[in-house]
Amino acid sequence: MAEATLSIGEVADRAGISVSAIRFYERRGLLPEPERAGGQRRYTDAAVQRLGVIGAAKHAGFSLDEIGVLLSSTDAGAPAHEQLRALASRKLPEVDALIERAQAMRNWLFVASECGCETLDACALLRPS
Amino acid sequence: MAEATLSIGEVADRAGISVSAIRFYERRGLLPEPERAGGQRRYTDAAVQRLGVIGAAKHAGFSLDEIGVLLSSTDAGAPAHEQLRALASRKLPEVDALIERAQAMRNWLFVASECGCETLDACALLRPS
DNA sequence: GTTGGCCCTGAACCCGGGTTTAGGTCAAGG
DNA sequence: CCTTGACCTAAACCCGGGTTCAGGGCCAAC
Repeated sequence: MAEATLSIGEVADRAGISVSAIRFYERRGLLPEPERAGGQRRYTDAAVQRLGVIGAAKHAGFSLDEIGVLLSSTDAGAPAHEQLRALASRKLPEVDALIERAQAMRNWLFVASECGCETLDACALLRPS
Repeated sequence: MAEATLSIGEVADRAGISVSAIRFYERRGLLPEPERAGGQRRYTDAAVQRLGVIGAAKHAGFSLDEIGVLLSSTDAGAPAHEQLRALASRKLPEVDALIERAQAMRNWLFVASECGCETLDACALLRPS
């Protein structure tokens, strides 16, 4: 892989993220401290790559702390899938609950549009189920 | 309806919410200011009722501000369903997107448990899609 | 008559996930 | 030479949704 040395701004552009977020992730330990040239951070493509991984994991609903755990085990050379499986089994019920609630809400929004109730307090739809 | 006058603590217990949250909702305008007896808030069952409504709406994914809009239109005697429909059509796409991402994540979590990859960075599952 | 329990207030604090700001360094270009 | 733009740092700030704290009141029971 090319040793392309990118500035933080270039990395930000490629990863579609803000410069401040990159520095923030670095402080959080999600991103290894890069080399510096004259005080300025110099990245390789691996950093862009990892930002993609972080983005995907975030998108998948992991918190930054959880992502940190995963990545640090990766960095330590530990097999990722062990951590991943542990995290997955912890997260699955949460996600299921989230989906259930979201779908309930979706239904509710549909029905609600049809509900001719005059006041919310009187609306049967909002009765605490 | 019974004029049961409840203390804030009793309301909190019945609504399954904390006392501080009730005062917080009141400051936010979600809960009308109740009468007072010797400086202390006195509620009727309607307050418990409304806290249930708020809880349901929160549960359904509305922010406190959105709930405030709905309730204030209710309080103003305006028909609730107009506001509701407007809010619903604004929220529906959001909810759909949420569900879609959540389901993607759910799949991902399943597959991830099976993925034998050694490092996260190398895990094909985490390639930014 | 003081102890205990619940209530009151405003203000400060917490978390997550960043962004913004103030003040400083450096290289390139007109 | 001096301005412009990208970078650096630490620290402050933002939002949402509350919780906690400090300091005080009021009433009933012992």
